[in-house]
Formats: sequence, structure tokens, C-alpha cells
Amino acid sequence: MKTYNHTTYVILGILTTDCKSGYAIKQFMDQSLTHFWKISYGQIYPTLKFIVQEEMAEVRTSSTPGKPDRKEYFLTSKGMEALKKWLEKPVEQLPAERNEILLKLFFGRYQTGDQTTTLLQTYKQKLEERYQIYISIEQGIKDHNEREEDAMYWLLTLDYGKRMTATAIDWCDDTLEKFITKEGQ
Amino acid sequence: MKTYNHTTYVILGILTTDCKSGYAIKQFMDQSLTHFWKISYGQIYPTLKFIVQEEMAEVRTSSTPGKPDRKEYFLTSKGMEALKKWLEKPVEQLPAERNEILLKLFFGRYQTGDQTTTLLQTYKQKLEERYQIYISIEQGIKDHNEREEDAMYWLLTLDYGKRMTATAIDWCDDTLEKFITKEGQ
DNA sequence: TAGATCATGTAACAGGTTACATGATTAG
DNA sequence: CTAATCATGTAACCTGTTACATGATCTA
Repeated sequence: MKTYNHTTYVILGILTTDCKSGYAIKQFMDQSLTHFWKISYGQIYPTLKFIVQEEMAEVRTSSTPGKPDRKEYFLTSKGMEALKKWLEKPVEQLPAERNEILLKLFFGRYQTGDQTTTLLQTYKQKLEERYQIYISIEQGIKDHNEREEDAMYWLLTLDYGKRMTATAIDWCDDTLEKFITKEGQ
Repeated sequence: MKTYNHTTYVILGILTTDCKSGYAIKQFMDQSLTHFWKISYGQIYPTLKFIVQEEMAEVRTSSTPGKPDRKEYFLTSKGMEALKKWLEKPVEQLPAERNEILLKLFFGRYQTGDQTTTLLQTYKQKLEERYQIYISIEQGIKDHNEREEDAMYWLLTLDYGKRMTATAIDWCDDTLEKFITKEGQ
């Protein structure tokens, strides 16, 4: 069994849902996967072509009155097999998140306390916005996908996102407090 | 003031410490920055060359008896200015961490409960190892850098790493529990 | 008729890793 | 003599984004 890159598997996975065209895949990404995976059209279309070449999906052109034609991709059994084989394989390494705020804080010695504080406040605000987005997504899943077998899994990943974001917000608060205390001395 | 890529600023930042050669930069990365930033020699050496071209550092070859010659890079005032300007600039977007375990869990419907459980257990173990590494790094900073002005900032980034890892471990536990309960029914 | 949305696609570029080449020195 | 560590560097490759080109359909 050949191994493919992550992009291939993500698309294979999305093709198990109702999203079957390149455009729909992008939308799905931006709505549901956005907190832990993103790709651009520049990756999606070439990868779809590749997936067909490898016979992991078949294309059909579908017409909806009032909309431009679109190409719909359907997983073959070979595609489904490849997806399942990949799902089984243990995750060999933890995500290596590059974190710009930590990088700036690491060299914080070359900043004033005010600058660091501003940096952290801006960051915290963005985290809070993200947290709200997670809540909307959660509500969306609960409202529209109650019966769907996928819903439970989607909510588990959201739970992760919410917890991690909440922890990051707490860290911002506690770190900010240290700087404010320091300034006041 | 020109803007450069992250790699350039990381190296500029490390050059403010005692690490002045390509080799030393790599070591520093692997020891201290590894939990939120990593780069390879393939990036370090070309970037050092670039930094000198831009007159943000100067090279001197230094010889230590018993060791091969090495090139040491010293920040110029232009380099220090560029670093400080970058530190000031707010972080425009939150890190978009790609998380393979979440991706697999998202499509967990196509796995057995056992497979998902195994995946999560393996993941949790890696998180625990990471947590231990953070504790060693923390100890290392406390032991050797007590006087250093950098130490405080380094410990703040570690605090972030520890908290996030702990939260991820908790999430693994709670998620595992859901699957075990389910199996037992 | 202009702008929004739906829809597909590619070329140029940026960023990064891996694998390799090279070679000095030291410890066992 | 061999392995480990110190040290510098590059070429090939992979992955991914951005910006652009193209064009249909619908709404205001």
C-alpha cells in the first residue's frame, strides 16, 4: 500500500462527507477543519486530479440549474481502503507548532514592559475571538448534524480546540499580571 | 525598514545570546526553542549569509585549540534595530497548528473504537514525554541562567508549553474515558 | 451592468527538509 | 583505527500560498 501526503488523506476524508467538489471541499475546510487544518485551491485541485489518477476516486460532472457545472468526486473502494489504512497508523510525532508570540516573548528582554504587555493583550483578544468562533461552530454542528454519525467526532475535536484556547487565554492573563505587578513596583 | 521572514528574525534573536555560529544556533534551537520553533541547517547557513549581505551581522573566524575553526557572527546596530522593530510589531495571526491526531479523530467514524483508543493512548504517552522534557529544560534554565536577564522570558514560554501540554493530556484522558464507557455498554 | 457568488484551474514563488559532501579533532 | 562530536555548506525535492486567468449565473 503506497503512502501519500497529508493533503491527499484530508481530501479523501472530506470526500466521505457530502462535499464532493473542489469548491465544496474548500468551504468545508474553512468552516469545520479550519482550527486544525487548512489548504488552498492551489493544493486542492492538483490533488483531486492526482487522486483520480491513482483510481482512488471517480469524477462525474453534475449540473444544477442556476449554477455553473461542477465536478463531483466519488471515492472508490481503493480510496476508502487507503483512508482507513492511514487512520489506523499511529501518529508518529506531536505537532510542532510554530508560535510567533512565544518567539517574541522569548526575546522579550529587548522590549519594554509596555510593548510586551501590548503584544500579549492583542494576542489574548484574538484568542477570545477564536473561542467565540469555536462556540458558533459547536452550535452549528449540534443544530444541523444531530443525527449524523460524524457529529460526535467533530465535537471531540472542537472540545480540544476550546480547551487549548482557554488555557492559552489563562496563560495570557497570568503573564500579563506578572508584567503589571512589575511595572507597579 | 525592510521586512524579513521569520527565519531571519529567529537567527537575529539567537545571535543576541552566546550562540554565534551556525552550529551553535542549531544546538540552541534543539535545546531551548524546540517546543515552538525549529529550523534545519539548510535554512541556517544560507540565512546567515543573507544576514551578513544585509549588513545585520559581521563574521569573524575563531579558532579554539582542539576544535575545528568556526565562523562567529556578531550583530551590528542595524541588525539589533531590525530585531527590535520586529519585536514591536503585533502578531497578526494566531498559529494555525496542523494537528494530525485531530484530523484522524475527525474521521474517526471509519475506525473501530479500539483503533481510536490506541491512537489516543499513543498520543497521550508522547505528550507525557514532552511534559517531562519541559521540566528538564526548566530545571536547566533555573540552574544555569539564574542571573541572566533572559531567564525570566524563557521560563514564561516554558510555562506556556507546560500548560498546553497538560491540557492536551487531560483532553486525551477525558476522550479515552468516553470511548471506554461506550465499549463497556 | 456591476458586483457577489459559484466554480475550476495554473504559474511563480516562498519556505523548509533531507540527504549528501567535506573535513578537522578527540577519545577509546 | 574507528566512532563521536564539531563544523560548514549545498542540491534536490516537497509542500504550500498567492496571485492571476477564466467564465457562468444571479441579484440589485
